[in-house]
Amino acid sequence: MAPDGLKDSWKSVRSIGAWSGRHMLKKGPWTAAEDAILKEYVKKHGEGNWNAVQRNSGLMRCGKSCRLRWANHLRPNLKKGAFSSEEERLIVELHAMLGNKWARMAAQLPGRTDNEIKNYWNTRLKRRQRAGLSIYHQEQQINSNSSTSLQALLSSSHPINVSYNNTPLSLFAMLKSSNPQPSTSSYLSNINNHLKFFSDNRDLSLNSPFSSSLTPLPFSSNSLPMPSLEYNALNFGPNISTSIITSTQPVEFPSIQQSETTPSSSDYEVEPQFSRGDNSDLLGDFGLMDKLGQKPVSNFTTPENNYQGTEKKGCVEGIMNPVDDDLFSLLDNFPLAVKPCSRLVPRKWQYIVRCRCRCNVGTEYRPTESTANVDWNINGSSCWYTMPSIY
DNA sequence: AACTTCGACAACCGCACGTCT
DNA sequence: AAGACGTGCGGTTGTCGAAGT
Repeated sequence: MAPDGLKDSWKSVRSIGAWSGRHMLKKGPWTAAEDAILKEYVKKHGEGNWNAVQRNSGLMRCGKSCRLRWANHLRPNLKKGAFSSEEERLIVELHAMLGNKWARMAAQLPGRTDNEIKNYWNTRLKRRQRAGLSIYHQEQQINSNSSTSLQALLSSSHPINVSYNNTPLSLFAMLKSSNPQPSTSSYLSNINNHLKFFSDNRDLSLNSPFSSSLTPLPFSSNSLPMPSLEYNALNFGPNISTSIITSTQPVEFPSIQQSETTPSSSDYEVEPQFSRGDNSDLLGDFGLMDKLGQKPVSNFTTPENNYQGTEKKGCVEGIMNPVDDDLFSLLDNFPLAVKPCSRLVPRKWQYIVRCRCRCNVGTEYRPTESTANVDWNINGSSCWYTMPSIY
């Protein structure tokens, strides 16, 4: 135990900061005077070229330290203070989709820095792990006000930026719940006209995302994050539950643009590990998406007819109707999650999606009681987990 | 009162990547 | 082509006050 005098002297050393490096660059907490110098420097010379700060301003800080200080504390329009509940909710959802991509998450939270979000998440993670709570589930049910935001969406005459809390599927659910007409073309047209996803600066609306021949993914092409199913179940809320399944191993996607040929059964190795229930109520069942994400591959038969206890290659075809096609188109904009007990190895195609959706809004697709028990056990089940990103 | 734990925040470090020379 | 340099990102550690024991 150090005597008080010694402790105080160490404290004063800390307050001054440590020094390191050949040129005795200062480390540790920034002082107000240093901040003022850095602000003045950026005012004069603009951002960037951080290593020049020390040369030109006499500030004894390395470029990295200057950049960090500016980005996290000094730059204008920074939001300070605790995260709002809306921001917290968004962080949870973004993390479910992106993983530890703090900078990309920060891009969706104006005025917030990656460091802030990272700190928040790590603290939250620790707290919840200690409490034995799920990482992603929130205390309150989300999307409870979907209809309201949808109305705002549709009544707007200009494109609206929507964040990841409006996934294609949740939007679909919103659209259906507010306008339960059988035809989905109007929904899609509405989405195209009013919706603008923003991620990686991709404006999907420009490319008519749900009808173009190549649907852009809302992620950079070289890194496709995989969200957890926990997220899916949570985000889609009570109206639509879905599972999206792909390989248990990271899969190399040859190219999003590749393969316009018709697939054959040899293009896939599929080992179904689930039993198919009564699908009479299913808005969409499950199947393989084609390479372009336009439609499910339908030249396979049902597992009842096809598998017969063998590992016969093939794919399940569900009930396909116009809604399914639209739904799958929507799903094409949604990244994949993983069910480890299934083995699906796409060879040629962009990705494989199995999907089961149950829509209990409107009149046309109301589920029947007999199908209420059909459940793939996706709601927070421990058999689901998040896979690392695909590169 | 002393100590520990916790949480929020700040800062550092190593690495990767792109650009420039 | 290769190395230097600048920058950004994510992991990790440090700091400090509040709360708990």
